[in-house]
Amino acid sequence: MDAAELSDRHLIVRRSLHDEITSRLRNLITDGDLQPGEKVQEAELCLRFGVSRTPLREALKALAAEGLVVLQPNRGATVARITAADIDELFPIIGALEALAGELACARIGSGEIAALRRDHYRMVKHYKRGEWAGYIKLNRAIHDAIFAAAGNAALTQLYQQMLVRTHSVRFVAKKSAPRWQEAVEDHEKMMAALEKRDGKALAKILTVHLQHKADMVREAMDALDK
Amino acid sequence: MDAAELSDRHLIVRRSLHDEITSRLRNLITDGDLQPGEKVQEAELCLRFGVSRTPLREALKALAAEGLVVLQPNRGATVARITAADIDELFPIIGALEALAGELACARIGSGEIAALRRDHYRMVKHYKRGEWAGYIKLNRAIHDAIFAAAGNAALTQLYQQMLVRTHSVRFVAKKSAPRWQEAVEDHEKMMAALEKRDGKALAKILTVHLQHKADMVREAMDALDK
DNA sequence: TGACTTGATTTTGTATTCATAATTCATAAT
DNA sequence: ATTATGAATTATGAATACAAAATCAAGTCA
Repeated sequence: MDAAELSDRHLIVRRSLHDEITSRLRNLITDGDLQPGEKVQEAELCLRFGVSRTPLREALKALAAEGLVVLQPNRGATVARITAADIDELFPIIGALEALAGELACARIGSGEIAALRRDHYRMVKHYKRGEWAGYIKLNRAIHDAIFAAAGNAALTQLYQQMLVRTHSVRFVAKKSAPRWQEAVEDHEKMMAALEKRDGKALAKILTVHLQHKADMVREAMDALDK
Repeated sequence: MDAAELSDRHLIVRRSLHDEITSRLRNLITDGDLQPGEKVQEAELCLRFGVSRTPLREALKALAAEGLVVLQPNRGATVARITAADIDELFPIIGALEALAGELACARIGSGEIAALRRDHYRMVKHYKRGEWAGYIKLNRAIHDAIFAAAGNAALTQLYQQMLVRTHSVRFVAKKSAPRWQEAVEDHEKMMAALEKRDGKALAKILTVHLQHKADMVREAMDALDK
């Protein structure tokens, strides 16, 4: 038994089964193994996870509370679908959360953290210039996460993550529409500038607009898929 | 069978037990029948509700996802406590949600709704002047709810309600500290003015500050209780 | 052919059971 | 008297069992 295992045993860790299942189910959904609108087959998943229906159904109740699945009485659970109306509702909320995070971050972030963010930003821009979408996305996500971390508000971060998960299915349908991608990179450049000036109001404003742009991008992509 | 009952049967309504229990448990908590930190006794509540442990435990999982109860592995559920740190985290979030709601409301609200709000506002001020706390609170709540309703963003409203529920135990500990109460009424007067001008930016700003004031008020009250 | 029954099968919701972990309480040791 | 120790009790977590609802499919009738 190594140190980690030992400390694990003595600290928290003994997650209950339903908690474990909740995470794994959530991952199945965000990874796209379970598609939006798809029925959640209890029996099949019980087999897959090697557990009984009890903890699985408890997990479904928790995910329903998070808005990731919808429960229909006597008709089981399905993976939540994101509609155009949901985009209109959720992205402004995410924007408001990011704006708050940005403002808090400006007040608390250290210069070392800003420098690290600037380095990530440059690396992200490099990926953009090379047209490397995956690498770009990864750093993009890291930058937004870092702003939330710098904000030092755990509840805010948790809420943000929850909203991201709820919108996972549409956040990257957009792929790389050239003008929208450029717009996003420009937004990020402005974000860095505001952060380096520690101008919380400015950063908040930019993040709000940035999320409006993201919503526009997603709407365009959804329209393109529909037709 | 009357019309309402009939349409009920054919529309949504047949709530599953766990859903019903979730609501009732939530009410027990917000009504203070179950105090923060108190253990949630499964057996006792099963008896009380006349159901088995299964739906009750499902309800607990959902309420845990909402942050209303905390589950400790093998040690059951307790009603979540709100700490001073939680105030610092949650109230700014509520402020951001209210700010967004205010901005959206300014863009969408009709003049009739504004007039109704103004009437509620006057009635609220009347309660304030008479020192009638209960009546004041009720209208205060109605006004904030009306702003969210006018915003026309169901997800935003739901998130707001969830945050209100999470902070229920401290939102009115403050009772009526005279200067804070006056401050709140002044905030509301400014809110009405901004709304009547449909000045979304201004209303957002006022609501953010209003929630900061509320947080201050709660912190003062908590400090007073601690000593 | 096509819509509607009706019965079999599956799925869901809830209760019950069982194993295990935590708590309590009585007893013993310091 | 106070703190350990351990058996008895209770509570919790998970699996299973059972009842009710929904789905599916074959057959009936227009």
